[in-house]
Amino acid sequence: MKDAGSQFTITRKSLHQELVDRLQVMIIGGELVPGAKVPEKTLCATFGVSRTPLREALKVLASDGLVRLEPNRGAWVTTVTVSEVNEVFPVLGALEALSGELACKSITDAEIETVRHLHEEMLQSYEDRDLDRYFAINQKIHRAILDAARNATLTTSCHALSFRMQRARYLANMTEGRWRTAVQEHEKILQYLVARDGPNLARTLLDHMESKRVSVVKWLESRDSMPDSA
Amino acid sequence: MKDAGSQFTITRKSLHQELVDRLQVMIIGGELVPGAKVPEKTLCATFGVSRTPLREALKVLASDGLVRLEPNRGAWVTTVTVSEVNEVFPVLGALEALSGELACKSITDAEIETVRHLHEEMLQSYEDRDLDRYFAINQKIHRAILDAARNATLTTSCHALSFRMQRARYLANMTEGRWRTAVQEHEKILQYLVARDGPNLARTLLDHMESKRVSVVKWLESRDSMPDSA
DNA sequence: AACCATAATTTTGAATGCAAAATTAAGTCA
DNA sequence: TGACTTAATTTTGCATTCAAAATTATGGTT
Repeated sequence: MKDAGSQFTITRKSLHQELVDRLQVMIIGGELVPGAKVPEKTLCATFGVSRTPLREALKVLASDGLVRLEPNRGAWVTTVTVSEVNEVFPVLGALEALSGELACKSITDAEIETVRHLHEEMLQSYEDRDLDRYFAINQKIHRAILDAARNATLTTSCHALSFRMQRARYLANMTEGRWRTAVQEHEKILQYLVARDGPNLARTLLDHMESKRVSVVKWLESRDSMPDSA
Repeated sequence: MKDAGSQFTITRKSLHQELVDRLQVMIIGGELVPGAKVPEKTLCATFGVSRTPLREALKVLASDGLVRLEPNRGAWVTTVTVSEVNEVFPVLGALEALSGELACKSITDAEIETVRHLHEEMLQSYEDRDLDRYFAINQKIHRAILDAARNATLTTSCHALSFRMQRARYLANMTEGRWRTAVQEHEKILQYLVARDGPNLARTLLDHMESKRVSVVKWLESRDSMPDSA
């Protein structure tokens, strides 16, 4: 993760940081499959770099929990397990709740307008049943609230944990009912944000995360008991 | 260059992880002074390792915010600034509050006994005005509550942020009044833990962190306006 | 002496090299 | 055939090397 306060310094990104970013995208995007080995040599070839910076990047990713390093055996993309979901979501919930609380204290009218606009877009993609777009906008909304919290540490922590939960594409799977509930929750989120009602926004974000946890766990468990399908 | 100071040479698991741990200790312990450059070559010599694993460790420490990497210029131990304290403590507060909440759900009687014992020890070191011991035990108490929360992700996140706040030894500075207040807060913490009163424990831990933030900020600001003293 | 340009030295970033560990392949014998 | 060795190959962990950047030292000019 990038350090706080670096938005001012003009930093030509170092190779290893560039690789951290690219690998993160590959892992989240499913290009590197959870559970699969991270082939050092192949990646070096595709990126056109030597092993040194690539290995530096892997160490950082490991410390963020995106890959697991086994001594003398290499790196593996970590899988999303039920117990991990049960661990991470509550933490993420607490952090998002805080972000809501803080955002209400600092958010500008213009920023609220931006969120409102994103919200409208999100509703549209819900109408269109465009899941990919829905998720992308959803992310932007949470990101906008985080930004409004004016706390780079909080942003960094949230992102690290979010990344871990986004590894598997199939986490995106949603039932119609769950989707509708999520949209309703987002309606409340916008409402409380507009009202700058910190405590209620915090509680709603917490509940939102909890229902997401339940839904993801349910999905994972149904997946586990039915292991064979593309 | 192999096996330079035998007692410093490292033979355990992956070298870079060992180096991360040792460097963390050195930074927290004040052996590596905040603001100072991290001299790659010197450290390689003291640890008896080559630059490769050391540099891997620095990348990880940078991603945890303990050092700052400037491209082509090397690594510096990050300094604790007022704005960073104002960022990190609220996040830490939210996480500790969560840890209290969760701990109340899972903690065993035996674990509570351990905390009670630590609490007694802490009171004793307060009586003795033994600040170092007080801080060490204080840490153990928070650690014990974290452990009782049964959430490794939470533990990791808390530790990373705690480390950042422990960089500077002088953060330990406490007025008599602040110290007494802290002890009183800890009295309540134990009380609520024994009662397994999650919400109140959470609130108390949050308040505890907030008053710590205020005290640290006060200290840093008095330090800033009076820059010259050992 | 203060200023600035330029050369020497040090330090960093990253590729390469090499020994040890792990994985795979091949061969042996029941 | 299949289990068990053992040799060949690949992969990993770390040290070393080398070019580029940054820092420090040197020398000339005013």
